[in-house]
Amino acid sequence: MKRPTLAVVAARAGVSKSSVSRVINGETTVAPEIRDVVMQAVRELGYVPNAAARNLVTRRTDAVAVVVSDPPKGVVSDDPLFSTVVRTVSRELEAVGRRVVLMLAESDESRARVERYVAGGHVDGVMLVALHGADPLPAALARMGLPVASFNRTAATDVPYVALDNAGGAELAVRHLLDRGRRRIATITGPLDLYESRERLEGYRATLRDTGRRSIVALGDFTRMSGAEAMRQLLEDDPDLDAVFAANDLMAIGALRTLHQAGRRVPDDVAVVGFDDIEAAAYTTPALTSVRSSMADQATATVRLLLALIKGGPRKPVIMPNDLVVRESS
Amino acid sequence: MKRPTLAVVAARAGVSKSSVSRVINGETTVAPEIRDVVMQAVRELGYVPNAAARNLVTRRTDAVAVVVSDPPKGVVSDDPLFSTVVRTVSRELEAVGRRVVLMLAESDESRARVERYVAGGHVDGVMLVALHGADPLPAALARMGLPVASFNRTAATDVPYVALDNAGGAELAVRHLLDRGRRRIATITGPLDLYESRERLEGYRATLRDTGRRSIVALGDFTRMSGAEAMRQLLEDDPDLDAVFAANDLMAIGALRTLHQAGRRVPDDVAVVGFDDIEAAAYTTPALTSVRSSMADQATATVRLLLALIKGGPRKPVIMPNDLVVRESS
DNA sequence: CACCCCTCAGGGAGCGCTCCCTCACCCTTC
DNA sequence: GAAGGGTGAGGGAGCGCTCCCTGAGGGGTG
Repeated sequence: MKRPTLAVVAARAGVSKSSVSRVINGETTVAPEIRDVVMQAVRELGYVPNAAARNLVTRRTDAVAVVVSDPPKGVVSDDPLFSTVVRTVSRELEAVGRRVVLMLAESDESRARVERYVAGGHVDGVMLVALHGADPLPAALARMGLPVASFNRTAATDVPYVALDNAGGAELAVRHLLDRGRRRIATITGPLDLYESRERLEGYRATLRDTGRRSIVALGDFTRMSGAEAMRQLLEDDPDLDAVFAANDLMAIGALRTLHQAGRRVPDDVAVVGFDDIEAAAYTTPALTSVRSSMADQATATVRLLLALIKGGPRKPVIMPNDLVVRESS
Repeated sequence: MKRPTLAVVAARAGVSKSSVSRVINGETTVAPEIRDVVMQAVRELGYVPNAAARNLVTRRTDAVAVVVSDPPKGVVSDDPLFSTVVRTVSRELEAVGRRVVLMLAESDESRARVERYVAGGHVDGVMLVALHGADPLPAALARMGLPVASFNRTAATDVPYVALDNAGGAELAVRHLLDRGRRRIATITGPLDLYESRERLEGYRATLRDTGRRSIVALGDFTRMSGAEAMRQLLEDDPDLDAVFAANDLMAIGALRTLHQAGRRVPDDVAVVGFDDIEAAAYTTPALTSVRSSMADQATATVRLLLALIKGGPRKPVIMPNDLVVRESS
């Protein structure tokens, strides 16, 4: 079952290859009757251009690599970030007619594979989701000269990114807890090699400092399990705490479980606020108050940034605002 | 910044293009010293083969399309299925050196795009996740003669698939509830155009029938919200029910919320069992009993099936077993 | 020693497409 | 009516690679 080529279509239509090519590529300098006869032949033969041949000569690929760089322990099998981001990005890119090549970079080996692939010129640009601060990949990709846009801020300062107002979001959360009359407000941080985590922590610290209160900090890594563990730690260290700000919802969910197991009532004994406002936040018991940051919007913004870069636009970061969604947990 | 070609490498190494090609492709009929000098040149020049040129002549693409066909309402932004499946599949395919082209089919337009793309011979095979029973895509793809493997059973009978023992899983859940002394056991179904849903419902019905009990059924669509809604319905229709089997965990989570809001204690008043054992199931309040079905294993099996098909293997379905994970909710 | 076979390197056609260049033709203008 | 310009079709080179074919050379055999 051999697919027809340009030449076959041309023969069928009784015109030259060049004309068929022009019609296929929507050039305007084609007489209507030629256009029609070519389209007719295309339809009859079910002709589809061979992309390999095309981009061999044009050097364009119309493809974008979406690279999710996440250490192996990030085996959060149902991490909502992955789902939301990949899905949104895919939708957005397909809408502008670009192919999405998904690549996971979970190890040195797969990172090398990504570099090789990108260096191979198989894509017009790279959208990067690098969830680990010490990740060498952003810098490596930036060095290749290909357009790269990152979903989050990375250590590679020359990679344009989209970011949230993390400190502002944390402040929103903490002020809300203070307004509710909470006095001993702890936090569970994300992995501190990530800007997101550091900024959220800094926002928390600064807000408490401004009101003359001390910080109570436990380290997490953005997973449910780490949230549960950190909450246990906090209860042990400071049994009198009356509120927790978790740097993401997944950890807040883990914290809720620990609090439940420890017999603390939420929000009566301990108020909980998360960050991200994922879908699941509305379905916890009690429903979770959270800083809304629309990962989908952030993902869309990143795609727009990348497309702009590919067109030769300026390499400047984008900052997204966020707000607070108050539910039962606080 | 032009990338070096085979010819350049050949010139540098002082050998023919053919020899370089042989080395690059790991053919064994090459003298070691030639191999070495070629590898040296490749390294020095940073040569990466041009995939377009290569697959123009070989007709292989080393790429696989992963098509997620999901109606627009499936905008479950953090659906764990998507995340788990896409991630696992990607990992598995990259391990065997294949590129993953991710495509969403959410509308007629995008479905047409997928068909056109696949027809264009850009991929060696298609892994399909078609979450809608009436989806015309599986049949359309099957018609193209390209290897297609589906993550779930579809209406297109000629598409090889991987499936769970859905009826068996449902029976496991219902028997467990009966063993716990529950007598009025309701179910929340998935969308009934899906085999999964129908089989789980049938397993539930058959088990109750065997023990002389009647079915209490509410319809859901696999989303949290539909689970919450269905649970409301059930409480209204049959206030005395003492157990619910939800056809997936997301709906079980929704049901938990409704039960909480309605003041029913779980499991004291109403026991709840879900299906899938997603990560979140362990973090609900109370933690959710669920039929474990490892979507990851199912995804892996589908990839294996697809790779086998590409190699010319037999087109036969694979059935996966499942078991029950008992937690606090039952 | 002659012959044959086998191994392995090089030459070159050709994959399907784009795009530059040429050229035919028609319309305009003097 | 001849010349010039503009429009649009066709010819063909060439993108970078693979793979078939040719042929050189070495070793084994009778």
